[in-house]
Amino acid sequence: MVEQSLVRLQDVADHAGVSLATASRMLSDPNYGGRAGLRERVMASATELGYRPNPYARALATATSMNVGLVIHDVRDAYFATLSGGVISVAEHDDLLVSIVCTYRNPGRELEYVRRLASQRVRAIILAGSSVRDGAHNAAMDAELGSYQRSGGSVVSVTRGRTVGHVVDIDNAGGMRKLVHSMVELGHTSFGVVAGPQKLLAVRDRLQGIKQGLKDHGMALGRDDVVHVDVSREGGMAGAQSLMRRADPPRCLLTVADVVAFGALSWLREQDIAVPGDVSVAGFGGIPAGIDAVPPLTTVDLQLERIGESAMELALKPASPRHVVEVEGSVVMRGSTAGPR
Amino acid sequence: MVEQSLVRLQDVADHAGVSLATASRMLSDPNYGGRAGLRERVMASATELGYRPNPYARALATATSMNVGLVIHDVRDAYFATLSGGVISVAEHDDLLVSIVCTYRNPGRELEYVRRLASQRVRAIILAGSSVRDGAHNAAMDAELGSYQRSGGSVVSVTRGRTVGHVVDIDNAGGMRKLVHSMVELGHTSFGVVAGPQKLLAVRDRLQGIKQGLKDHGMALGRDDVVHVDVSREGGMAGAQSLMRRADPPRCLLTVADVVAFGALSWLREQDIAVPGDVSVAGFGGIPAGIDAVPPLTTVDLQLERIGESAMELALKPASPRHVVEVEGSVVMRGSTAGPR
DNA sequence: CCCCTCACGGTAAGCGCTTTCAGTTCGCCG
DNA sequence: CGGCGAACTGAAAGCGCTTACCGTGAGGGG
Repeated sequence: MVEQSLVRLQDVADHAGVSLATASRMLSDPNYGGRAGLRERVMASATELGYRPNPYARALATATSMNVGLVIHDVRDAYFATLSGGVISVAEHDDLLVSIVCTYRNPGRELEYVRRLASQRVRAIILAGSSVRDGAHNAAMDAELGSYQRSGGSVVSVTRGRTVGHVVDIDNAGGMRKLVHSMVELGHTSFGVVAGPQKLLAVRDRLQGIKQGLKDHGMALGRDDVVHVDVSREGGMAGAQSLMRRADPPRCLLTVADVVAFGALSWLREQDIAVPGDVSVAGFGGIPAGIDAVPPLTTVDLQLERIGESAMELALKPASPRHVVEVEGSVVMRGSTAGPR
Repeated sequence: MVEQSLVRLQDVADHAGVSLATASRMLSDPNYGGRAGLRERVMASATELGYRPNPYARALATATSMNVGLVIHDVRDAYFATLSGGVISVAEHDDLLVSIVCTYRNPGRELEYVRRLASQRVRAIILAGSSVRDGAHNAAMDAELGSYQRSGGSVVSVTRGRTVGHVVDIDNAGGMRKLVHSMVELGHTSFGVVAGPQKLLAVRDRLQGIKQGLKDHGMALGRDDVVHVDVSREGGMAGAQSLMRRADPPRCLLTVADVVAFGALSWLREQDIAVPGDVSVAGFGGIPAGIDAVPPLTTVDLQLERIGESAMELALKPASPRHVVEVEGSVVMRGSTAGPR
């Protein structure tokens, strides 16, 4: 990028007849006094010349930037898009720019991106993708985040189990547990679970919540009642198929994410299996599109956008003390679930 | 951000026993020769010390940054999320970071953001939200973009009518025209159009395409056959309602965007109006979720992700000559449309 | 065998801004 | 009316990196 004769602060200073130092102070320190009218004069010059401070020079001089990095699995996924919306909306309020990177659930890539964002000296890094159960990877990640934080960066994770930075802790287990209670209340006794990759912590927690919920009612999942698929529409289709093709298919399908539920609904529709007539289906997350599914999707609403906002708010706080924001999901009963029979 | 004793290039140079300049060259200019083994030694030192170049210093020195700005209406909207996915995927390939800002269709905000991105000295600005028909605003925007480009920035607009920068020109009119042809082929003769804000150029073009398509078959839209609503689910509901509540409701509803079609479908479902039995509904854009609608949404597929990729690719090209990538939509017939009766 | 050429590597000058430090200028008290 | 501070302003030193611009040593041609 050929930086072509842009107005520099020096030009403003010259134009206003003050020194570079004074111009700088007038422009960026509102508490600075200054001779009567001087501030106005400098401001006027700046406006007249169309001065725009060079953020890189400023970042270099102050060792502070106005960028924050947001690491998600995939923008195209409504779950993350919605969350990102929240992050962006509070960031913009503070004139911060949000750089989004997508890992597509590849831990190596995630680490690589955190490194890159750290080298970029962004002011904060928000990890919104759930972490994985991989000791080595987590250790590396924590080390990276730790050194980033020590160098002044702010870290926020929307996942539990991180040893560094603030945390937005989604009660995945609790949400699922409540959902199961609701399903049991409807009269369900046979469940099938379309879960995601076992390595994902969030998946594990949600699964755990389901088990706990069932246990609360003296029930339990059989060995074949859980299938692990990709967290995607395709995964949902495959999962539904494998569960429903059994000799004794479940009457209630619990999925680990709304998008997976969409896939399940799609497959069921294809097969002319009635929802919720033949089988109930529930999702998790509460993406806006759930209401448009047919039938509308019962889910655990996490208030994704609010989560994004919280994360960004935490990112603005000093690293110490560490904050943990607990987020509970609330069961939203819609048309995709009903009592069996 | 307290920049705390991070390793600087100078440290690497010292450690490797070379000068700052040499270290810099070895690290960032692969074509530079260098005594045998010297490069390796510098690299090794860098690795050992955990050196990370400071991007702000680099940006300051080279007047180039590794950030690009993406201006969209709303990340939460699948249309833009999908497009963003494309932009991000090619950007990452070049180690570029994408900062996303949302205008929520507010032109003033759009201008404000472009200004901000320009001041941030991002390497490129991609305007993905359609532009508006507002002379003053467009003049201001073009001026801003022009000066940004003159100062070395790259500009790409995913909309026609911009006088500066590269363009990804979506053939909105043509796409709609083809869609109308398909509908006519199905036997439709009475249409209702749920359009967006008249000020949006894309809306206008799509509307134009509809008119042209009808004209091709000797038909035309009546005064009341078009309603203008927000480009949103709610807008779609309101639009469908106002069109279908007429004495002689249309048998085919054309909407200006998929999300609007979703709203329409939702309202129709609520009213127990059968789709496509009583009325056909079509969208525009081709967001992935269309396939999950019930019935699946007939639409004009724009290949949103590909558009994002193209935009980012153009952003990498020199400003001159100006490139224009033409994008045609293709009609995808799905369950939401059928012949009348 | 010497000089010229050239590839290397070092020195130093910025990139545009912030901020310390020191020099001024007033205002005000004694 | 002189002197002491407070309040400003300006000069200058970086922030970390790139990149002319040179001096230097080695290699090759005359």
